[in-house]
Amino acid sequence: MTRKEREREFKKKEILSAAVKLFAEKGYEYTTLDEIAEAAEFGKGTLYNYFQNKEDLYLAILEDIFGSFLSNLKKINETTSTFYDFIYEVIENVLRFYMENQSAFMLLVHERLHVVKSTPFEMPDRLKKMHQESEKIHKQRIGEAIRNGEIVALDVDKIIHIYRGMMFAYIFGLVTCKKHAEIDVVKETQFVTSVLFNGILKEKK
Amino acid sequence: MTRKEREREFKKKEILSAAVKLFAEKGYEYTTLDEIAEAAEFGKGTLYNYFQNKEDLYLAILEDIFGSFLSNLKKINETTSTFYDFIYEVIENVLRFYMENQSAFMLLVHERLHVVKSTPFEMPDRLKKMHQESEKIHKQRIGEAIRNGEIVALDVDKIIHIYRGMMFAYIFGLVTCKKHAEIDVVKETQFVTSVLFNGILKEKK
DNA sequence: CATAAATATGACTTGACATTCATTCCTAAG
DNA sequence: CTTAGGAATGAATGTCAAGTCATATTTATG
Repeated sequence: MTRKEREREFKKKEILSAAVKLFAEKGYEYTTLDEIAEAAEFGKGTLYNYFQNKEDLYLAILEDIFGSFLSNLKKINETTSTFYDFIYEVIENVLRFYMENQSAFMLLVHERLHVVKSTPFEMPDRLKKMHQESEKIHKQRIGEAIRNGEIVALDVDKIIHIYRGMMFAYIFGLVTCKKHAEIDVVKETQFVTSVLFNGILKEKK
Repeated sequence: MTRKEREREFKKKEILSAAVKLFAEKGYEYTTLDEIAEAAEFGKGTLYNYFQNKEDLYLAILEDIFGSFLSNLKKINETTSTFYDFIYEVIENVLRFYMENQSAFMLLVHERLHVVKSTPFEMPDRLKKMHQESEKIHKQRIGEAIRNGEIVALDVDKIIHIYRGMMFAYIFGLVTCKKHAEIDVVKETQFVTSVLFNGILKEKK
C-alpha cells in the first residue's frame, strides 16, 4: 500500500467517523451532507470523491460496524463450549461495543427497525450476507443447546428475537437511566444473562 | 353532537386510518401528504381543513394509539392482583392490539426509537403525560412485587426495559416468521410470560 | 521551475415535498 | 329557485437538501 493510498484511506476514515456521530444523533434522513462535510472539515464536493452518494457513505458505515460484530461473533463461537457461555460472551461483546462506540451502537439500534420499516434504499448483498451468517451461527448454537438439554425446547427464531430484544432494550435502559462512567460491563452482562436464563421469578415453580 | 359534527369526525377518522397505514409502512419521513390524500380519497388541501400540518396529523394518530393502550393498562392494573397476572394481561393486551391493528402497532414500534433518536419535532405534553402515567403504573407494580417477594430484587427501570424489549422483540419475531392467521394469542402470551418469569434454562440452578 | 495529474471546493441545478390560497363545489336554509 | 357560507381542491409557492461541475488548489514528476 503506497503512501497515497494510505492517505486516501485515512481521509475516508475521517469522513466516516464524522458521519457516524451525526447519523447516530439525528438519523439518516435528518443528517445533511453539508453537516457531514463541515464536521469532517471538508467541502461538500469532496465527499463525492470518496463516496458515490449519501447512501453509499451510510452503507460503508454499516458495513464497518456489522463486520466488526461478525468477526467477534465468529471468535466467540469458536472459543465457547456451553450455550450459556456463548450467550454471556455475546452480550458482553455488545455491551463493550456500546461502551466504546456509543454512536455506532445507536446506528445499529436504528438499523434494527429495518425489519419492519421500508427504507429508501435496499440493503446491499454484502450486508445481507453478514446478517445471514450471524443468524446462522445463532441458530446452530440454539439448536445444539436444545438437543443436548441445556435449554428448554422452544422455537429457535423466537429465542433469537427474545434475547436480542432483551439485550437492546436493556442497553436502552442503560442509556436512559445511567451515566456512562457508572456502567460496569461485567455486572451488567451477568444481570442480562441471568434474567434470560433464570427469569425474574423469586421462587421457581 | 350535531350531524354536521359527527360527519366531520367521521371524515377525520377516514383520513387518520388512511394515514396510519402509510406511516406504518414507510415511516413518517417517507410518507407524503399527496399519498395520504390519495389514499383517503381527498384532495391534498382538504387535509389542512382537518389538521394543522403533517406533524399534527401524525401526532393525532399517536395520541389515539397511546390513549387506547393507557386506558387498557389502567383497567388491567385495577383487575389483577399478582404481578404475574398483571404482566400476563399486559402482554396479552399488546399481542391482541397487534393482531387487530397491525399498522398502528408498527407505528408504536417506530416510536420506541424516539428514546434514542432526535426527531424533527418535540413530543407534545399530552403524549409525554400518557407515557409517564404508564411508566408510573409499571413502576408501582414492580416495586410492590419486589417488596412482597414475588420477583427477585432487581432495578425497577431495568425490569421495565427488559420486559418491554422482550415483548416488542417477540412480536418482531412473529411478524417476520409467522403468518398472521397462525398466531394463537393465548399460546404466545404464555410463552413470553414464561420466558420472562422462568428464563430459558432447562435445569434451574 | 514547469507542467500535468490528482484533489478539493462551493455556487448552482434540480427535484421533491410541505404548505398556501384563490377558486370551485355543495348544502341547507329562506 | 337563490344564495350564503362551509368544505374541497390542486395549481402555485417556498424551502431545503442531494448531487453536479467548472474552477482553483495541491501534489508529483521530469
